[in-house]
Amino acid sequence: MAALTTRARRKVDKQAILDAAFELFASEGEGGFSIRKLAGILRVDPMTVLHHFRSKEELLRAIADHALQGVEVPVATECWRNDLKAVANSYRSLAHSYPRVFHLHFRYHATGPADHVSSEIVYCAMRRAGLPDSEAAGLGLAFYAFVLGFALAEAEGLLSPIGESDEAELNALDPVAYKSTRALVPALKALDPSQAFHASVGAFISGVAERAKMQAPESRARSRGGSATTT
Amino acid sequence: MAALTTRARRKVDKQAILDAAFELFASEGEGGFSIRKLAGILRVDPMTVLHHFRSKEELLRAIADHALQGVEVPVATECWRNDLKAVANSYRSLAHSYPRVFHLHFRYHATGPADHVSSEIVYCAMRRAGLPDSEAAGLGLAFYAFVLGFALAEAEGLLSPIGESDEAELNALDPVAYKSTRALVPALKALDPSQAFHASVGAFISGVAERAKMQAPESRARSRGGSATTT
DNA sequence: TTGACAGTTCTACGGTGTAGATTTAAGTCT
DNA sequence: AGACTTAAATCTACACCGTAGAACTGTCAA
Repeated sequence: MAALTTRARRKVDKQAILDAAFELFASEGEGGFSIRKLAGILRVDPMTVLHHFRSKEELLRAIADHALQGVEVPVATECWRNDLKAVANSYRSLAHSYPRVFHLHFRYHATGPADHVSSEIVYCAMRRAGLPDSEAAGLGLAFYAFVLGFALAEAEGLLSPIGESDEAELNALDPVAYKSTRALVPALKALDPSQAFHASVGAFISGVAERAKMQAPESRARSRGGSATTT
Repeated sequence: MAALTTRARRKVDKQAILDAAFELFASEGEGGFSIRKLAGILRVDPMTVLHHFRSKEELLRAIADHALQGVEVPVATECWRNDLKAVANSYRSLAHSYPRVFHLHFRYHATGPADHVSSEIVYCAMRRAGLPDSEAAGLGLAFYAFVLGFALAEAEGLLSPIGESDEAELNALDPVAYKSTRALVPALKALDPSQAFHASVGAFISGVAERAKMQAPESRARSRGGSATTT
């Protein structure tokens, strides 16, 4: 008689859960994501999910990692500038693909196999640019932070062209105190995030090159042990 | 008769709620923050909080704005490079003050009075650098995104020097495929985020200057609209 | 058949945000 | 003073959440 109350048992493997979880999270965002909802989609008891992932947090980490799988890993070329641009583009396109997932990479320090490949390219580029090791590490990470930050800002809608109401607000500002802001209103309306991205990545890169040049005016690679001449 | 069950009524004004909410959020982080907990601290019914703030989201927005109040607004000087550095430093120090609150500025597009001041400085600097208006807007926002991204990464602990276990992990990588990564392990152990920040902000700025120079090789101010000689 | 066992489900608990009705306290006006 | 108004604080209730622990079910080995 128990048969009446027991539902048909469904089997799911970890991967199927993760796939469904990722899809739900990517489409509904964090607010619309819950274990119970996910279980409902999979037609499974909520506790089944927690049998495969010890906690919700672990599941979210897996979602973040899953997104990283999708990043097309760039390959090193002979031009370190292009290598940096390639890494930058690959992370930005990741953010474009899954804008609602992207912020998880900040919360959990999402790192995966692809990440090591990318950071190797970045570090290698910094050294090829001529930076001493002591700076290559910091500037490499800063480059990362820049790219991720830009991508996140874009994903969260902070870099969209301003709309009618924003325009009105800016035009209500004091014309002399906010002279430049008001002068740029047309440019802000026509803002092209891609253009801004490429321009700023380019600026960062050329700034790195310049810094490397100043670091070692004539001899370009004398010590490589890690010792830095001028810090 | 009813007096037995009714507790002493406590009055709270909006500001007191916000202050307590901010303190709780700043110290416990988002996970440890709830309306009910906040109400418990204030010795008040949870619904009282919601009488002053229509929803939890509105309260979180207020918390984000409250943090922005604390940013010391930089003032424009005669050197646009230093102005940019000042803005960068002020946001980074904000992230340092309230690392657990900082990410809210991305989720809600936190903007306040201080924000307009800062962005005016940034936009003005970009124009003084010699960029055309069409680029000043994008690069200004990109500069913002860079600074905020770096600050967020730092606040979330992504830029801390690596520890023992990370070191072991990196040293387990293939020595030829990950040559640069492994070479930088010592530098990553001794990483100084502040130094990385200043170096990368400097790089960005000099990249912007260079870009502006290439943009207008000889004539520096021909368009009339905003007249951006050197202001 | 029996047993073991991994995977699924059930039940229950303490937590969450908040809608709606209710009570209270402080004014304000006769 | 008493009556009326009204904003603020509270009570009650609901639907949802993550998850601990016990119970169940199907599968394979002995």
